Amino acid sequence: MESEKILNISVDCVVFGYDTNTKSLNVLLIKRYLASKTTNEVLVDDFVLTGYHVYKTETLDDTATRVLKELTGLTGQYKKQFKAFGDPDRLLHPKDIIWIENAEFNLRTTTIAYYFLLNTEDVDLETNKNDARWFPVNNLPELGFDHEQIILEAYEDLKVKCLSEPIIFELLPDKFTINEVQDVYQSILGIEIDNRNFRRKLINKKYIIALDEKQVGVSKKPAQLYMFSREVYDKVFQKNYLISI
Amino acid sequence: MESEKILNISVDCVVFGYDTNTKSLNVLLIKRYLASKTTNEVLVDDFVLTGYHVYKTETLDDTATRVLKELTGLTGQYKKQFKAFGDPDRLLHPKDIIWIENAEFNLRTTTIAYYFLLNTEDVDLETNKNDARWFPVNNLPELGFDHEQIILEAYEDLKVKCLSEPIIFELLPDKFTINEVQDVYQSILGIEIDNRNFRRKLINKKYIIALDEKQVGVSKKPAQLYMFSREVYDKVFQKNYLISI
DNA sequence: ACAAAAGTGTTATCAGTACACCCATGC
DNA sequence: GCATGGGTGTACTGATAACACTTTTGT
Repeated sequence: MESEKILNISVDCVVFGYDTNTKSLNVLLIKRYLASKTTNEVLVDDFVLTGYHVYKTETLDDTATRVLKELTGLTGQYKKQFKAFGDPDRLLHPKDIIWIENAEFNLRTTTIAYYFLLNTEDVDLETNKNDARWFPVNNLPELGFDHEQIILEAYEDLKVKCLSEPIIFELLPDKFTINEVQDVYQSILGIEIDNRNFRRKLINKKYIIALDEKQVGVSKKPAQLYMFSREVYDKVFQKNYLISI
Repeated sequence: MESEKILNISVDCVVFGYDTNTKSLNVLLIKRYLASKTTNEVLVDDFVLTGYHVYKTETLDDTATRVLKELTGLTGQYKKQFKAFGDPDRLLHPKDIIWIENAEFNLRTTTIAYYFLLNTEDVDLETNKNDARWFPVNNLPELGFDHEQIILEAYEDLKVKCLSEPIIFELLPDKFTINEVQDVYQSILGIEIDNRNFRRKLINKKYIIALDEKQVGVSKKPAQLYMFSREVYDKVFQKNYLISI
């Protein structure tokens, strides 16, 4: 039995997926297409974030988790509520109004935006019914509603947060190489990092654990694999109160 | 003419005020009191944050600004939307249900929480109609709804943010001494800071500008006054991409 | 003259930065 | 044997941290 929807509150999810091969930070988007039944004119043809109404009996976090699960089948991924968007005109572009005519939600809907972090390989888009596709965050297609703004603000939050919290590992497979970590930082932040300094820094962390394994199936020298230990991190981590203004 | 309210969406404001004299970070709270008309039994007697419904024609930021203005008369203070709270049971404690019976809002209301930063001297509580009072954030009274949680999460956000953004000055008068800045940091973070190191660090910042003024009316050596220049800060500031995980 | 807080310098340590070449592997 | 990316060491520089006494003012 389905709980009742709250018609003016939704959750939208910015699903960030890092592609280890192309070294690209991507966003998962859904196709939005509508043509006139009479003239065949294309009325709406763009992409949107995945989202849904909040049900009356669930928390906002529950909604986000549910939306991600329906889209990707995944649960337990890193998730962060980062901002609410509630401008009165956020859904009032002409094509959005046309689109909403066919949907049962309010023109004045406030959305609570979340972002998720995962690796693109965790998601199987073939079996996906929603026509979802990955787009590089630096090369987004035309987007509906205010979703471009939502994505950009999520990206800003991610850039800041990845400097002070160990969330970078959420974007990689469980076993990764040091250079892969460096690549993720470089992609996200758009900077170049010195490999020797980065290696030293990372390998010295107690929560970056060298495994008894190397890469397999690569046509070059196979790299050492590491894992991130959340447990050790929580134990070792201590706040520093460095004021850097 | 008043715009229509959205009955299930509100904005709640955590108004942080720093008291330079007591060196205490305070929160502005409103008395909530209700006694039974028949038995005189006290039904509700606690404090809550100030908040209000979002009007259909305003943005969430507008609502927050309006709420602060009605409470304090102030505009243009530092404001930050930091989280949405929407648990289905967030207003369902027995005393909250009693309270809501007399108000026209939904039992399933989602609130967008903001915090404001100012100096307690900016606010005149005498002329205030709401029976508002300052409470130290480390010594809060009994609170209604989920407002204790909201305050604590705002405080956490503030603690993190004051380390990397120059928002500390929002809590002080326009002209301040170096030791006052140190006191604010110590109050907020609950730490001790070495005065000599702190002075040197702050005075070396180009956007901390020494004025041709000293304190007046103090019964001790009057201290040099400084101001913070947002303009210089914006010009001088450059992102650093220091990864500190 | 006394109380109270303002203001001041030096040294040691640590972390970050810059920089170029050899090595191991798969093909 | 060669192409590819993996992996390594050192010296410099700048920021932070630890630490105690003198100065200025008002009363």
